Amino acid sequence: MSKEITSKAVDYSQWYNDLIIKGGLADYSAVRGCMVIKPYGYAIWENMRDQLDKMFKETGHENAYFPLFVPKSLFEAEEKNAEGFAKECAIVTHYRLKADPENKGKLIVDPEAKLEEELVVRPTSEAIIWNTYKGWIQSYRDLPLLINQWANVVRWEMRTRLFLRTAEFLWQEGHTAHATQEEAVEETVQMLNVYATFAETFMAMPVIKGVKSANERFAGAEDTYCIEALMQDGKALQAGTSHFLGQNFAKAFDVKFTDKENKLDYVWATSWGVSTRLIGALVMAHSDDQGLVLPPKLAPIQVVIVPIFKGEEQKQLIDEKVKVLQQQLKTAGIKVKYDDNDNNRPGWKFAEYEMKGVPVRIAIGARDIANNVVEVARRDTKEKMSMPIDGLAENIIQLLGDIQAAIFNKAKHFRDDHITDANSWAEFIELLDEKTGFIAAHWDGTSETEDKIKELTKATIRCIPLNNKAEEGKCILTGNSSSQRVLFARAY
RNA sequence: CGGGACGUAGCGCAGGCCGGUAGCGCACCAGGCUGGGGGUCUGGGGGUCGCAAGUUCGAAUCUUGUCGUCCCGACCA
Repeated sequence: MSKEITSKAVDYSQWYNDLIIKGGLADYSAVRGCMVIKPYGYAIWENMRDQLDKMFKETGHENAYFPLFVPKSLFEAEEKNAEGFAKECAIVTHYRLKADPENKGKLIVDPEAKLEEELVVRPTSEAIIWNTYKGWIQSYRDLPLLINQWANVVRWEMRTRLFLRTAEFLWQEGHTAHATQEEAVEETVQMLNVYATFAETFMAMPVIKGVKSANERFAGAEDTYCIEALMQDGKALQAGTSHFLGQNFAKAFDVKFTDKENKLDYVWATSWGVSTRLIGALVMAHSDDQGLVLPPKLAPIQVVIVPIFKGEEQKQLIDEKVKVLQQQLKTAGIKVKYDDNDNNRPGWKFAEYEMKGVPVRIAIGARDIANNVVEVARRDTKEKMSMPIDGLAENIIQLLGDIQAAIFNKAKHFRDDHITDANSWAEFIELLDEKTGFIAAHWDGTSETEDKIKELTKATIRCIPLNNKAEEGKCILTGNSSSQRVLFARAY
C-alpha cells in the first residue's frame, strides 16, 4: 500500500500530481519549473506525436527544424508578438564560464564572454522562422509553404504545474505562408479540425471548436482559433490553438512574393501548435481515484497479461500458453506486455497497472487454462469477464474499441452536462461556483467587459464557438445588447 | 512577486519544545513459505539530519543567515 492516491474529491490538484508522479509519467527535476518526462509518460507523447505527425503529413506539411536561439533584434520585429512574450523569456547573455579565482572548484560567468547581441531562448518560433522564410519565398510558385517543427520551447512562467505549465515544454508548431487571405484562413481552420479530430478520436476527449476573444488572442495574430476541453473538476483547458496571422509577420520580416499578375504583395500566414500539455489534459479528462485511465489508442501498453501460478510447473504451463497468445495479440497490432516478474504478486500488479491506466488486463492461471479461458478486466469500468482463449485477439480488439468509445462518451456526457446557459449575473455567479463547467452567456463584445468579468469571477471567455447560433440578448454584466452567447469558464 | 508549507536513508515521515551513540514504514539485498486484488517470516545493507556561520564540553535539536522545492494567488499554453 505504498502508492496511495489522494482522492480527487478531497484535493483535485493533489490528485492530479499523485497520478503524474505515481503513475510514472514524470518527475520533478533539479531545475525549478522543469520536469523530467519519464519513459512511460514519454511513450504517451510519442504516440501523440506519431499520430499528429501523420495527420500533418496527410494535410501536406513537412517537418523542419529551426534554432533554439533567436537574436533579440529578430525577436523584437513583430511588436505585438514580442511584447506578449517579453516577460517570460530566458535570455542568453554570455557564452563562456571560467574558474572562479576566489572559490576553488566553482565556476563563474566570464565577463569577457559577453555576447554582442543577446539571444532569446525561443518561447515560440515565429521570429526566427519568418526571418528564414524571407529568403525562401519570392514567387507565388513558392507558396504555399507548409512547415511543421517538433521542438522544445521555454516560457519562464511564474508558477508551473506538471505537464500543464512547465518552464520548458515539448510541442509542435506549424508555420505556413500563403498567397491569399482565404487560403490562410482555410489552413487555420483545417489545422483546428485536425486538432479536434485528434483530441476526440485519439484522446477520447470531446472539445469545443471556437474563436478566441481579442483578450485571449495569440500575441501577433489576427484571429486565434482553439479547441477547448473540460476537465473533471469543471475547469476548462485550452488544448490546442491555430492562429490566422494575417500579414503581420510578413510585414515585420518583409516577406513579399510576386503573384501571377507580377504584383508584389506580402504573404499571409498561419501558425498552430499543441504541446505536452495534452498529456495533462488526457490525465484530467479520464482518470479516477485508482489512477490513470488511458484511451487504448494512446496507451503505451494496451493489454497486460498477469500470470497466476503456484510453483514452477504451473508457471511453465502458463508461460507456454502466454507465448502463443502474446504472439497472436501482437500480430493483431495490439501493444501487449507479459508481466511475469516474480518479485510482485498478482494483487500488486493489478493495482499497479490500474495506476498506470493500462486499458485491458488479462489474468491467466492454471484454472483458466484447464477451462480454455482467460480473465479479462477493463480499466475504465473495472468490469471483469471471462473470455475464451480461442479467438481472443479478435475479442480484445473489439474490447479496446469499446473502451475507446466508452471513455469518450463518458467525457462527452460530462462535458455536455456542464454547458449551461446563464441569463442573469446572479445565475452566472452561482453556476460558476456551484455547477462549474462552461457557461453560455451573452456578452457585449468589449474587452473592458471581459476584463471586468475576469476580475470579478476569474472566469474568462474560453471561446466563441464556431457555427454559434445567433440569438439576441443582453450582456450578462452590462446589459448592453448582444447577438450571441459565448462560453465562459474558469480555466487552467 | 505576495501568502503558506517543507527540506532527516531511494520514497513517505517521526524525533526538535526539554542539546548527550540516528529512528519508523515502504523500497533495496540474501533466503524461506507463498501466489485468483497492493501476502508473510528470518537475516542484512544504506545517513556529513539542505548549506553556512554562531552559542556550547557536546547541535538534527538553540540562534542568525542562506539556498532550494512544493502548494495557493496574480501571469500564462
